[in-house]
Amino acid sequence: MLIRKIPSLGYALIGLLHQKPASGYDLRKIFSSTSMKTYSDSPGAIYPALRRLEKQGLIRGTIEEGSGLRRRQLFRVTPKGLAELRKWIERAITRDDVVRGQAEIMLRFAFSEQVVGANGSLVLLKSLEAALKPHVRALHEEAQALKSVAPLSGRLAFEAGLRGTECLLQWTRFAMAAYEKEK
Amino acid sequence: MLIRKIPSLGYALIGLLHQKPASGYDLRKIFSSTSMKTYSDSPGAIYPALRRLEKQGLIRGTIEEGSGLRRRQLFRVTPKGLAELRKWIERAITRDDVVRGQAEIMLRFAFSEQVVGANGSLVLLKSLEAALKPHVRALHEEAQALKSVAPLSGRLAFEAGLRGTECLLQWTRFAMAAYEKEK
DNA sequence: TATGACATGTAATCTGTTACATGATTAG
DNA sequence: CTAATCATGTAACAGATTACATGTCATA
Repeated sequence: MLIRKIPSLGYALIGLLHQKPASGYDLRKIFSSTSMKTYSDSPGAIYPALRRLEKQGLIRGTIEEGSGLRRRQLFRVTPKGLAELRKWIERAITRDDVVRGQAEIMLRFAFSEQVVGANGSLVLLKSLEAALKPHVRALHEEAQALKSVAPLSGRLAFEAGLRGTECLLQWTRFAMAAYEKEK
Repeated sequence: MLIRKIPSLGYALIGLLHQKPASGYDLRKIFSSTSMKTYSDSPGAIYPALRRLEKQGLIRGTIEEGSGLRRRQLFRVTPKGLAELRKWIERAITRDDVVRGQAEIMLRFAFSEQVVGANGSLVLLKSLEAALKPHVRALHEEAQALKSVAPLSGRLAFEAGLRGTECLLQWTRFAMAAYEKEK
């Protein structure tokens, strides 16, 4: 089975399953009860996604015969799935990644320690910092150009994005320091 | 024509067309050249979206007969479209809106001044602040629960989200101050 | 006259949303 | 016994992505 581009939800599922094998229902609950509400907790999204990942050989589901006889399928990440997860996490962060949104970057980082180790997490942070610095500069320039044209609310909205990005850049330093201290 | 839920891209298009009538091509360029790269600049997304909005009576396209004879369709917002835009902007901001992502909130705010006036922008900011405050508190509590369970990278990723949200909350004060000063 | 930017579109495919459907098990 | 929760799904539909297709106009 060829591996086509896996959507963010797919990586979220693989990453969670790597932490701990789980059923579709478990995963739904994680999405709906924790701060991962950004991902859909609807069965129409999760079950088809799990089957797709299984068809690609990235996860494997086994029916649990346990206490009750209620059918329940536990999914586990396969070696191939783990390799795919690692590849996704280890990719250098580009400006495109930053523009597309922080959510996916943070998902990658959240899983990184368990998949590629503390060192890998640090590499990812440095990659993010490197991508962020020129991006912040570019945003500042764009803000200048906006100054005379846009209405106040437009400029302020832009400012919000800029502050958020600067905040993220500061966080990378904070996070790197946290890792350095660990050592 | 019944108005079903309009996706974020639809509102982005209506809002831009309200600022200035434009062709599909113009809109594509705005998406690809400014900081609105989060929206797709692909023709396969924009042209069908424009036709959908036209079918719903929210915008109206007229073929420009100008200097050259190169066919070019200029779209304008209809009164119905403007009413819809206003309704979207004026909705009170809920915690769900905040969880779903800042992008749409900022899009609403960016257009607000021209659509509902400076006072409307202020109302929107207050609504955002009100939604943000309990959300930040809830995030802090969730962070406590995470403390003993998650690996460092997981906790740090959560911290990034928390900081971003606090940063946004600070921005609302900044933006409100900017509006108060205008008066 | 050929290249590149202008300008608009279509078709196949994939993913997600919404809403519904099914049946097992547990708590009151 | 019945309501809630556990657990898994399907079907119809909407929307986005990717890649391709088409033709116009300016300019070198």
